[in-house]
Amino acid sequence: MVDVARLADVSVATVSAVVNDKGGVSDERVKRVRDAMVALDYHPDQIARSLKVGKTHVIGMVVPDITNPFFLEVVQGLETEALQNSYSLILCNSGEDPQRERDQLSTLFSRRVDGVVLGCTDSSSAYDGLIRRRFPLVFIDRLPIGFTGGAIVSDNVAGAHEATRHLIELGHTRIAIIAGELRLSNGIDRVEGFRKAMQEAHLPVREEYFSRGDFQIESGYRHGLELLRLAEPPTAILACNNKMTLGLMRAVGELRVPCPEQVSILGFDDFEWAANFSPKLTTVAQPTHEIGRQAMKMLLSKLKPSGGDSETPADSLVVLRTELRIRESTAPPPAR
Amino acid sequence: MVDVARLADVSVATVSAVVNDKGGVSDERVKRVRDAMVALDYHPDQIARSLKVGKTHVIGMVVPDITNPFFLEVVQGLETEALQNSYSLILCNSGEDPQRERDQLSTLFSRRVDGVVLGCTDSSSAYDGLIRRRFPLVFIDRLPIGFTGGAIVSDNVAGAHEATRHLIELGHTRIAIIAGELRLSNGIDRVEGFRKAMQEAHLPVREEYFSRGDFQIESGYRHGLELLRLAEPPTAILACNNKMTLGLMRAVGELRVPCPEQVSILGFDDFEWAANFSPKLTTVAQPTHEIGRQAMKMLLSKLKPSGGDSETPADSLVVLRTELRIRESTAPPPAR
DNA sequence: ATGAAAGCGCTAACAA
DNA sequence: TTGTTAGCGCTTTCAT
Repeated sequence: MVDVARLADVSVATVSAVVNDKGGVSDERVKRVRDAMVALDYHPDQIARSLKVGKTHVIGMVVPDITNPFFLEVVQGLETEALQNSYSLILCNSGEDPQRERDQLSTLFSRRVDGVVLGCTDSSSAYDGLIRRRFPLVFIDRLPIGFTGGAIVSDNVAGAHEATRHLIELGHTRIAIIAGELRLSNGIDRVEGFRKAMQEAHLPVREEYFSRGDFQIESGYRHGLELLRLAEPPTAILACNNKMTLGLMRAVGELRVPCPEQVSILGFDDFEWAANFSPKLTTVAQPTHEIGRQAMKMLLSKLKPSGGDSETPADSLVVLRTELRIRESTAPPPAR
Repeated sequence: MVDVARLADVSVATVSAVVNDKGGVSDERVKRVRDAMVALDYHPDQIARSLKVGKTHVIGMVVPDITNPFFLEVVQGLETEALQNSYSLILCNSGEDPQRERDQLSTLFSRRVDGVVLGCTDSSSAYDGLIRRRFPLVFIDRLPIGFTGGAIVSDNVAGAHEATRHLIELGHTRIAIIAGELRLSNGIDRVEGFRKAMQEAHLPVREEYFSRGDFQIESGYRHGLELLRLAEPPTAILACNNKMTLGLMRAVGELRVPCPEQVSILGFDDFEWAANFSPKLTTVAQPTHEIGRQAMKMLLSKLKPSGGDSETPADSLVVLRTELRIRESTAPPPAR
């Protein structure tokens, strides 16, 4: 920078002003500085700038499972929005491991990220401290139980409810669910929506039709096999996320159970390839990109309290609508 | 830091030594410092550290298409390796847009990343400058034509060759290819492998069987429709990447062409769901995680020339083997 | 074994 | 409009 200043025969303050479009610099000097900058191939050092201004213009995102297309799409939405506001993204994957999540958060803080978007893995209250200290943090997809603070989630209760109703309206009565992790809000809410719909239709939730998975492919597969091998198997199965749906479909395929003739499959989470399966999957689509975009917006509103137009309220729970996409994997139950 | 020093009643230099495990500090003082650190919930400021030492311990990765599971898996491999060496990752998506790629690279440099892993979008020679200036840069998956420098790629020629041979051995003679972008090495090489195998078998590459896609789903779909609607359609189709394979499968499904009975499909790139399609897809699997891991290793070897044991040579072209995974989408051609 | 002090490249008062 | 200068929080000689 001093080199640029010297070459342009101005002070470093002037160079700084030019670099940051501060104005108040005569056109002629602006030109001289600009020329010197290209002549020296000068790139302003964001690190030094960050140290001085206390802001890095970097936000951290920690996702529980980068393998999951759902989070990928969220990341995309986030990235788009971040880019537009010239924020960079440090991406971390906790792999559903609370300890790793803590580590990642810690390095993120050390790197002085301006804010964090978090798909939490834990329902611990370790976050409370951060929130109380008003560290810009927004949760996505899942909430620790009893959580208050900024978050963007899908309406999991309504989504599961609508999905179950669809099955019921098709005439199913023997409906099974492969639930997910029940320590986080999303798993809980989806089960709740399911139960609600069943209850409203005066349908029992049989114990053997309720399986508790862990959101991974393998558990969808294993529980799928179990359910389909029951003496009286369900005629419809709701899988509570994309990966478990995948595992379930594998089970269906291996057992050669005709779908949807023999069993209807409905999966939570839509993904790009759901429409390419045969049969094409009926799914509950979450507005993934929108989740990412809104999360970034909420974060931005926390970062610059200047924005008086609270387009995205800074500390609210935003619940986004899901959409039932009816395709080919759901149909009326087989006639007996 | 001064607070910690004060509380522990030592100098900041001592605190620094403790934080960085420098040794040469009496046990008693180490303990005092450690206690003070937790008492004050002190997190060392990496930004300030970076400014001082001139290294950020951050590496940048710019991928051409974050939507593509291939790059995702590469990112995973990279992330794993990076984490183990306590590097963080700034992830950028160029969206196959050379201009955006340049912008992303520029901000990455401003952020003083220690190195960059790049899936380039352009075959421009803009990279030469960087390379000459010995900026730590490693390419993955694709190379600008005529490129020299560090890179990790798959053996695309051999992969496509093996795939095509598989089709030929099955008895196919009317084999079509949906090629990808031909300005980058990967697209070119896959076509070359295909041509080579055809030539060796004295099979013609008919013009109407050679379609030029762009690596996106849509183009796989469109070209798929075209090929399948030909008066004399091919009995086997090789799609040159995962997304085009997906589009192709959609075309196959819509046209209700029995696969593999009527047409065999072979896709470049394996992905987690390839085995869940029906029919299960025969694919050429690239060692995605390995690409990421090796890329990071190569970068590391450039970052610390200390490592005399050149486990990963710093500036070589590493070509990784692909693996043909034969599943259900390829079979002998229909009897006439 | 420990501490004092000089910067890393930048920004933002403040002065001129 | 322009320049001088004091730090931002850390590391690292160099004394002690």
